[in-house]
Amino acid sequence: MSVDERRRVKRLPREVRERQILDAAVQVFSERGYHNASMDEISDVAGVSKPMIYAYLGSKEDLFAACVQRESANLLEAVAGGVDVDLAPDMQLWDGLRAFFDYVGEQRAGWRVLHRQAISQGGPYSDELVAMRRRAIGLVDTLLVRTATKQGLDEHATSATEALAAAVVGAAESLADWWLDHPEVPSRIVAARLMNLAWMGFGDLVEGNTWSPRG
Amino acid sequence: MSVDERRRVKRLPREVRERQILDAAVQVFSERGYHNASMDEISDVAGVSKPMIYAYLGSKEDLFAACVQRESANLLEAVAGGVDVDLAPDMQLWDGLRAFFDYVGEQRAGWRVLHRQAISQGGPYSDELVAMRRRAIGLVDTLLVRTATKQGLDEHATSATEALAAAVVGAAESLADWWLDHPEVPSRIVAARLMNLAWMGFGDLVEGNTWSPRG
Amino acid sequence: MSVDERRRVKRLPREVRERQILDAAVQVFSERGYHNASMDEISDVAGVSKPMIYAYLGSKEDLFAACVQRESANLLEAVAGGVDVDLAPDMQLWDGLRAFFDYVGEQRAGWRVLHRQAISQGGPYSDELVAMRRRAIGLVDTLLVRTATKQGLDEHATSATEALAAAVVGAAESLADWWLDHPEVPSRIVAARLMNLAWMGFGDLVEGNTWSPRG
Amino acid sequence: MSVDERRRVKRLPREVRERQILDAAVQVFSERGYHNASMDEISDVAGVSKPMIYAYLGSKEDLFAACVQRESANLLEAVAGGVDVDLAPDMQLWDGLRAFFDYVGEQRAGWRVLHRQAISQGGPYSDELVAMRRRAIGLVDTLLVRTATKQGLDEHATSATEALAAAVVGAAESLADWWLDHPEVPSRIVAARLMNLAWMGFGDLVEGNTWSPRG
DNA sequence: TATGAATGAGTGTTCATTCAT
DNA sequence: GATGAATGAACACTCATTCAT
Repeated sequence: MSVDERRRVKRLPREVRERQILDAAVQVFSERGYHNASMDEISDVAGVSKPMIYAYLGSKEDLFAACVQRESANLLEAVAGGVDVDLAPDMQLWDGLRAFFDYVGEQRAGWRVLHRQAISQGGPYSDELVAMRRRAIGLVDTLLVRTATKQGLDEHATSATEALAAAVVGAAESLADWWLDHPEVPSRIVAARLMNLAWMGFGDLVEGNTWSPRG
Repeated sequence: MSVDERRRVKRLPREVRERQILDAAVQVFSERGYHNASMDEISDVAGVSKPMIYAYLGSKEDLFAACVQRESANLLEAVAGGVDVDLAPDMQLWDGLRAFFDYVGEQRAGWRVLHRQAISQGGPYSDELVAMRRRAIGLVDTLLVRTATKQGLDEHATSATEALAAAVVGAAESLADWWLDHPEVPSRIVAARLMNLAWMGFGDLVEGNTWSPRG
Repeated sequence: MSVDERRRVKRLPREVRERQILDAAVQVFSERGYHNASMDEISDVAGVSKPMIYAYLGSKEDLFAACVQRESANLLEAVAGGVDVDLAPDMQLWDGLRAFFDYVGEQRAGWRVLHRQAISQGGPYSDELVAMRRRAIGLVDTLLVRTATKQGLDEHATSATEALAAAVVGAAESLADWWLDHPEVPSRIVAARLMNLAWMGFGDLVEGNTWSPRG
Repeated sequence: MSVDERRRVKRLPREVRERQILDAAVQVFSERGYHNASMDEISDVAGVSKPMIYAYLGSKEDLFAACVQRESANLLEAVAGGVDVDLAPDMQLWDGLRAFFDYVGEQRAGWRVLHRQAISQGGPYSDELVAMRRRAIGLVDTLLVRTATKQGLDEHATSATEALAAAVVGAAESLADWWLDHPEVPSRIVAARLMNLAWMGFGDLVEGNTWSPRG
């Protein structure tokens, strides 16, 4: 039975078709961007007619939201699965970063959808993503706070953790983007570089070795 | 005032018209995003008919590129104007960061165009932005390299500077975004937080105080 | 109850299925109009899958025609059943009108399908309706002609009977519509009003008491 | 300058284009019905591109509403212009009917849009039409009431005038439809038939010559 | 018998872009 | 220099209809 025949004949269960469609959508959204992606192209790539997309996943907006949701869930799962919460905070951050960069390296299309497309869309699509980003920042923040607290809380440092967490997350995203153009660098090296910057910088902060304009 | 007079008054020099148009375009692009911005709305906001836009600034893509170009030039100018190249590298970075955050705080629309819209557009529009981002990363890289070199070049550190510079730029962007939601924090505090993270972390790196999984 | 049993229960005889489908179709057509009614909604309301509708009643057009046919047959039956052909023409008209308004009062959905939807469809769907309307006009015409003939045929009057019959039928339809907005008026009063207008006016005509511009 | 050239070259003022578009829309709506009429066909018939329709008249719904509005205004104007309010009620009704049938005879497309299409559309399109129909019924009602009052008010008769007015209007509409299939009958004859039915029947009513089941 | 799965064909609508004036 | 008038081309979305099971 040829591929053609299979396509023409098989009535696949809904679940399978939905996956096909989402795969195609992630690919096309990542390549063309949300607005330049056409439902026609997505349906072509998915090997499915347009009405199926609307029947199963709803409007273009719904479809995009479903992509973001799936990919962000995958990313979170990958990161969470790579972290052992019983370890020390620095090891958790390290494992998390490694898992993050591994995911980005393997799922470039998914990452692009999350990072580049979802951010730039106003409106409700990006809620999912904004939420995920907040969760990521929150996680990093927790690690930083726990560390700062253990080491004798310095007021300046802890009040700043959320901002620093945002900075670290942004740094990670930016590094991931940079890495897309430098694929020859191994994932663990990229992770290590960020880890050094973030953790050592934060460590100095905790220990009171701060930089100041007049220092 | 006769119709003729009014007409004569309306015949503004090209330069002025272009500024009107670019102002309107930056505003609309920043509010609606590239694709949801319509040439109609831009011409309305600019108080100029559509054919004028095409005559002066070319296609929508050209117009967007011109916006990015102008805004990125402004940003670079602001940053460059705030930095004294005769000072030490850390002071340069500090002044640059302060100038950057000041600019973002004052030119939110312009920043949105640069950060959110330009990134997400594939294709030729974003060349301007990519170039500017590269220049920013390059500047930071230069500072880092100069510092590392002075202090006795450590191979690991220097090979990493570009990546770190990317990370710092990303961190700055992310912090700027975070700051949009926390406007009560003064610009200089935001800059200081990033400065601490980046400079102290980098300093440790240069001095060989690196973090490692087993360390 | 096993799946098998449930399946057996669901296998209703064709006749029942057809009634279910027609009931649903009349309801949906009457609520949404022909074009805004979707086969999906009809199948939902009927509790039957779409392929069944096609198997039993054919295309949407066929289905609509079947609705019109059933409802017009019901209407005719109701009217015919209310009329005793051995009575005098005026009594026949009276009984017919009463039966007509009773039917409209009880079968609003069916009446809407007949009156509002079927009329506005060009093409073949409305053949059923046009035929029924012709039959209605024909019946009234017969009564008028019989009366006119008995009383000594007046040329003017008889040549006009068909037009008058059309007018009476239209008046009845319009009154029925008006009645939908005045449900407090009893059916027999509505019928009586029309009867007066039609019969007395016709009677005058037969007797030569005609209105004329200069009279 | 050929028609082709004129079409390609002339930039007609908005007013003219709007009339062209409305003319085409009335024609197409009347031929195909609201739903089967496509904006493509309307734009073809109008000799104008689709975007112009949207720019000048708005959505399909808006366009249809504009048609109904224009045609109903024309019809009212024609009828009002044919009636002299200083004449006796019967003369007014007579003149109004004549004007109505004249209009229908001359503007078949417009009449179809009003009568067949607008009625069958639910929703807001038909508001215009429903309002016009109400006005027509109101006008007839006024004539009947004035007559009944002058002749010594009979309670039964006056309470019924609104229903009778509805009946007369419906009869007129139905007769107009019937006439579409019998164009050989002159307009004034059709009007006279209805006038006889309505006025004589009503006159009997006023004078107490009513029909009753046992009479 | 009965249906979930699947689609071809068409619709309304928008938008960047360009003439003619 | 400046604009109202005009459109080609494309896109999201829907629906009647039919297979394969």
